[in-house]
Amino acid sequence: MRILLIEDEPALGDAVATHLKRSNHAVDWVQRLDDADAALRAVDYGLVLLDLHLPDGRGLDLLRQLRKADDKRPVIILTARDQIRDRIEGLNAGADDYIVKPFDLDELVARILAVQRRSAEKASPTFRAGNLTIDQAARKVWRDGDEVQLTAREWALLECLAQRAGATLSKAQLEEALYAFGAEVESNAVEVFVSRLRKKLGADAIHTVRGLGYRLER
Amino acid sequence: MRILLIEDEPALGDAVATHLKRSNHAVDWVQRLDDADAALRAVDYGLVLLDLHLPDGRGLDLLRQLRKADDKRPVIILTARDQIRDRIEGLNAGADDYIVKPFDLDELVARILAVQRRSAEKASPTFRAGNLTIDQAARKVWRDGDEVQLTAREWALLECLAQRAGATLSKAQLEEALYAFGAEVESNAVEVFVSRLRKKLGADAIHTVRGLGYRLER
DNA sequence: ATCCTCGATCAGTAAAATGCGCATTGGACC
DNA sequence: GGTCCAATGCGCATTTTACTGATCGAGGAT
Repeated sequence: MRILLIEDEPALGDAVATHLKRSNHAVDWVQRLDDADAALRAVDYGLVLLDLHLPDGRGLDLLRQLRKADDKRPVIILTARDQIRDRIEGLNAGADDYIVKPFDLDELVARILAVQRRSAEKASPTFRAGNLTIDQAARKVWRDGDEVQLTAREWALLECLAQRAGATLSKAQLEEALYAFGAEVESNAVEVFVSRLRKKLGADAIHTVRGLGYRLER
Repeated sequence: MRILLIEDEPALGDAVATHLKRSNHAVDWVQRLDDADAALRAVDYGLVLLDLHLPDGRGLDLLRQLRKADDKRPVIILTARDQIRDRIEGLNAGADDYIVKPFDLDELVARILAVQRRSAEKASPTFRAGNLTIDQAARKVWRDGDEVQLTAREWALLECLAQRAGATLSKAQLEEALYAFGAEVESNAVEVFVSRLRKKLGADAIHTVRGLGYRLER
């Protein structure tokens, strides 16, 4: 998991980056907020370590901005002992944890692991449709609470229907979603997979709209 | 989770106790330090709310005493706005958080939840999946109680699967996690390491979902 | 108009044929 | 020794084919 470290003090930043790398984490270290901004846009970090006092702006604003954009990636705040207000503002702004400088590097690693574990748990926005529960991130489906094993195509079809639950999708649309660009299929593939899904998920899971396509009721 | 409230002001104590009870917490309210002492001995509290100015002694001493006895239960300090010294001393003495009077009761509840979450995290850093026991912090794995030695890549792969145990992860996702930025691998590296992990951890440790990826059962 | 019949089209299912995705191995490279 | 790559063979998901069943509209009889 790749980590973004935002810290302007060279000594501390270097120490943290080195130690984390030694603990087998991939770390990018930036010293300014606008660099952080650019890095976040370019790379898919799994976690952010954020010092709140930076030369070109308030770290807190970066955090608020992230959360406002519905970005739920874990953020751990690095704060000095006397900046107690920051800590609390940080937590209120959506930080996942904080650690007080000067801190033990092993403790930081422990916190990182803890936060990652926690965020891995919460980050599964499952949604329900009839007697089905669908977890897109985990690629899982439950029927009446029992997990159902799907094959790749079956899942792709269900995912497509679920993403636009309530809407009727034409067979052409579904075909497009199933077969990555160009790979035309000249058969009733969609119907075949609808059939198999119905067998696994229940006959009334997918509603056919004759002449138009299929629909997953919300 | 049962909470001990140590607060001598009747109006505040009553308000806090009532509000917490309404938020489905079990609360015991004491007004004196020796009562608190007795209560702590008698009941297994999960969290302590501590006013530092009490008629029969300093709350700080109670806190220090707890920490000295290696008691790591979370403590939140209740303090007046002008008593800044107290807050800092409190944190140094091992408090987990503090809140300034007069405070919003809902904020107190939020703090309590945050602190509880954090302390629950510290407690059990190891987790189980089937016949495997995985300690992320120590980077160790046991199979049926016997420790298994893993290489760096093997561990990285297992860690990734473990962090999202139960979810199906695509090979692309696993590759991304294994190879920090840029170091693209154009081979069946993931498959190879899955194979080696299976050899070490048992054939059924990692489940393949054909066409989708791999999954570590919870 | 209403009802029924019939044919045509579209949808559902089963089962066989195909070919891709995966596991595994041995050897090269660092 | 750890990691990465290439080649092999196998098994299962996919795809196709072909058949059965469902639905609808047209048109004739009442």
